[in-house]
Amino acid sequence: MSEDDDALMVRAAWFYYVGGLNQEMTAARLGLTRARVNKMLAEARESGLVSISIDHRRVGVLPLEDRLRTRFGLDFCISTPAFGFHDTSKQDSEVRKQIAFRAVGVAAANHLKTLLSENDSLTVGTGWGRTIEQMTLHLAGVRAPHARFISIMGSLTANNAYNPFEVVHSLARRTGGEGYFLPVPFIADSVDDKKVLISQRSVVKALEIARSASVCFISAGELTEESLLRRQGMISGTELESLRQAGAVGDTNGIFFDSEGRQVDHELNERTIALGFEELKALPVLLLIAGLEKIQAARALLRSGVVNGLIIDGDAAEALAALGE
Amino acid sequence: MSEDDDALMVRAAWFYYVGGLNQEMTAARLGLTRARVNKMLAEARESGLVSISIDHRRVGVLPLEDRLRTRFGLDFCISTPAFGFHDTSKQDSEVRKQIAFRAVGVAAANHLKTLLSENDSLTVGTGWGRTIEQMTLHLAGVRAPHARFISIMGSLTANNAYNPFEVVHSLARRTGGEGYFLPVPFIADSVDDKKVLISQRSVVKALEIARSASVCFISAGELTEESLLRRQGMISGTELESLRQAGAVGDTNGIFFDSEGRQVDHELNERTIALGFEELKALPVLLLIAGLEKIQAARALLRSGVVNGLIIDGDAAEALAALGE
DNA sequence: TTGACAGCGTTACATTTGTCAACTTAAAAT
DNA sequence: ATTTTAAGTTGACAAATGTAACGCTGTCAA
Repeated sequence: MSEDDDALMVRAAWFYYVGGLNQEMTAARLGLTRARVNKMLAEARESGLVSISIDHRRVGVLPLEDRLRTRFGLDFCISTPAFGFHDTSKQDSEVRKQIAFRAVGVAAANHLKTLLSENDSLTVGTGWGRTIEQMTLHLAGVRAPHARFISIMGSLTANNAYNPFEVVHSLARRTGGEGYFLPVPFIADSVDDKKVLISQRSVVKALEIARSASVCFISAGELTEESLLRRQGMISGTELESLRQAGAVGDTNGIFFDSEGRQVDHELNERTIALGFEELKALPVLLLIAGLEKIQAARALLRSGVVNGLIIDGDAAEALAALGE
Repeated sequence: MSEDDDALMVRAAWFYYVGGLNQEMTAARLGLTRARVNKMLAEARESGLVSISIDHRRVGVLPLEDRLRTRFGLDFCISTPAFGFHDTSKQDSEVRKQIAFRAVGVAAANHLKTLLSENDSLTVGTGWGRTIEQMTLHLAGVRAPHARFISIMGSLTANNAYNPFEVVHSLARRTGGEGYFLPVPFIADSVDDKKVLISQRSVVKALEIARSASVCFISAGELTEESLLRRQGMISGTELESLRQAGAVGDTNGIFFDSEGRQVDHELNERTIALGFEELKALPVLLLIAGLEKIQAARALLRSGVVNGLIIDGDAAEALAALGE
């Protein structure tokens, strides 16, 4: 059924997007109702089956990008156009974030596409999160059979689309490459448990691959009740508070750092299963930042010296530039 | 102006397609009217600045494709979904053709994209026409700095978008590769003139590149008053008639052939400046067919032995399969 | 100078699309 | 066998989109 359904979606997408038929015509040709076609098309876009791409080569480097690049000593900085959301009320905030995720996801996907087509074989490390998820959705039309995608951290318990497992799986499927991930929880229950977990043979092997990544895509989390980490129940309210006490301002892959980008001294950092800062420093790391909530964490992380490239949404870029040194 | 305009178009496209703002919002953000944004977006799609792509990998090989492939001894055959235009009245015929051109163009662009990303450097020969034009429009998001694009035929006098010059130029621009073309008319005024033209050094050099192409994309023309060749005034009504007398049923790149796919014995074939059948036979040749009008010519050309791969629209594929052996 | 002309804004209107609630069917679960 | 669920259909409606008519303004060439 699912396969059948997929084929139908492809046909509908062809009729509508390539053929330029309207939804009514499309429905008639496929023997469906317009409402169904409408939903299928929406799903097709959402799932990344059809993807729109913009020939962005035509716009030069924005001055803002260059400013951020030099200020943080990066190899490159890519900013999406600013959407200019100042006016917005509280209720739109989810929508705004969603837009930022998508925009940065598209930009990141484009960048990854370039990397994949320029290098025959590539080992790509990835983090997790909604921005990363969007990146996987908008990566379309690249064949990279020799590419390897490896999660640089453990997995969530809930099986969300932004779970490392899903991320790696989706990337591998879309490119025809191979996907690897760490088959262990993201945050172990105790330091001793972590030792057991990371000593598993398959985990050791996966971590080895991760450490040899040609490039890593990571994102940052803010440290509030609204953060994804908190909402997913990966950390408790008490833990969050104690992290704050320890000076933490954000996390990447479950590693918590202070405003200077140093890993904080906290028990949680001992339980996280992911590549640490020292390991990341040895790799080319690209940081994806979407949303104003993230700029504190972004600045800290950029100061840490682990980041080599930044992909950020226009609004956050402006805010970050405006943040004092 | 044009550059400014382009940048505006890109920004509008970002807001609308990536950001998901509606046209009114987009207009407000850019300080324009909605009507203008609407037109800009339409232009952006038409010019190929934004392009939608469908992850076609999810549909398997259609039985029809396989039938055509084996029947004509091809390496591969790609068919777009059939749009199923039977019912249509005469006035829609231009619309129908346009849809077919686009569909085949998209499929061809996808194929070319794959080729470019799999081979680091590639020399791509191209013909001319509306299908080829569409192929260039839908080729987006590939960087292939080492690719070379070469027209395998002379140019038109009128500077249309489907002129070999434009085709090659567009391909080169979109991929960052290099474009070459034959700076001579497509059909010389006399056999003697042709001799002079093709002896020009730059022409000799370009033909040399063409003969070394890694792959050639060609299309076919039917031999009626409605054919592009005739409409562009490249051949006169009298010439068309005499070609018919000589047994010709179609052309590719201005070379006329009979229903068995043999070059007809006609003065025009002596005046055409393009790679001939013998030269094409030495190269991997992909034939693009869009529209029912072309199936006679397609069958003939497929019989000639010059074609290695076929990309065809679904309706024409059905009709071609139904045509007797 | 002036008149043709292209580009754009404004407004109005037709078409298309997105969405919802109520109803039907078919399969899955109990 | 009956209840739940999931998925689709239908009809209706609001929102978004595509188009066209008209007038203003600046440019360019006669």
